[in-house]
Amino acid sequence: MPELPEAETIVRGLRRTLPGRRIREVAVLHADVLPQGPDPFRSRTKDRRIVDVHRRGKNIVLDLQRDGVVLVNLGMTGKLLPDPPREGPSAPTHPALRFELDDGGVLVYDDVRRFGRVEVLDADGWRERSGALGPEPLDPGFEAGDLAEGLARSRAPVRSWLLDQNRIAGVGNIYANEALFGARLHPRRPARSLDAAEARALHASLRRVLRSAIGAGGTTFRDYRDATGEEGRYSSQLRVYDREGEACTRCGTSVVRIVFGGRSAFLCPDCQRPGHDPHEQETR
DNA sequence: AGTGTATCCTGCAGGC
DNA sequence: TGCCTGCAGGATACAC
Repeated sequence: MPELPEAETIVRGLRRTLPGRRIREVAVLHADVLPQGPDPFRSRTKDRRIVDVHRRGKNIVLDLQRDGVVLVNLGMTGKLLPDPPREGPSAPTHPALRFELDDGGVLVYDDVRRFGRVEVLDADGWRERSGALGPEPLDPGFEAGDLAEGLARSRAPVRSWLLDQNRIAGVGNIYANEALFGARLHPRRPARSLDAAEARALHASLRRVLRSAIGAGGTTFRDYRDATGEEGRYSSQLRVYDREGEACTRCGTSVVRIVFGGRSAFLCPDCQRPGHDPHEQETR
């Protein structure tokens, strides 16, 4: 899916057009993206005004007037398209929801695979949901020590730890791999085996990667587009993700792909040594 | 607590 | 050209 930088890029686009507009009606084309079911979702969003748009982790949050939010998790292939063209490359291909707005415009939720989810929550429900998520990695209050503390509580591989939204919010497979490369850490290192210096390096690397990806408008890997249909320009800056067999940009060694936790991890076997933990396998 | 596996669904690339 | 397999930015449920 869109990870944090893609969600942030989309939010910035939506914030220019959505606030102030009112949802007149919702056309449900694919109910599988609505865990609450079409009727409750329609009735709870009907005639509500969108007052702001923000982000929490990978989620896009549409604030509704007088409390409550529409929470959008884009899954792998979800897109939020405000006033999309009817034809052409940025026209919706797999619309699942059409929010008809009071000014005659429309907000389309489009999702090829329909792994995404759209929900409406009241203020308490949203507080609870948001509270279950881990800290925002780019929050100024999120310091290296906080990361170290979190890592210390888990034996899980550090890449798995980074992907867990309840431990840290917004990191997906691309940026987890990129951040670990930047910090020269093997993805399979047990989270709690990182010492203070390594946790500091990961903290800095993660924030650097996320910030520059936001600056580049995100990463287009297959089909991500921002709210205006633009591709992300971070793709060309990826150092390891999806670069199996290509030369490490730092040392020239071939980038390797390993699989654990059901997902591919990419690393430079020379720059990212497994480390000294005696319990760790020598997996490359 | 952590891991492997399956599941939701569609599209695309690569091998033959 | 076509068929088949594997893989994909995610999240969750299950058994071990």
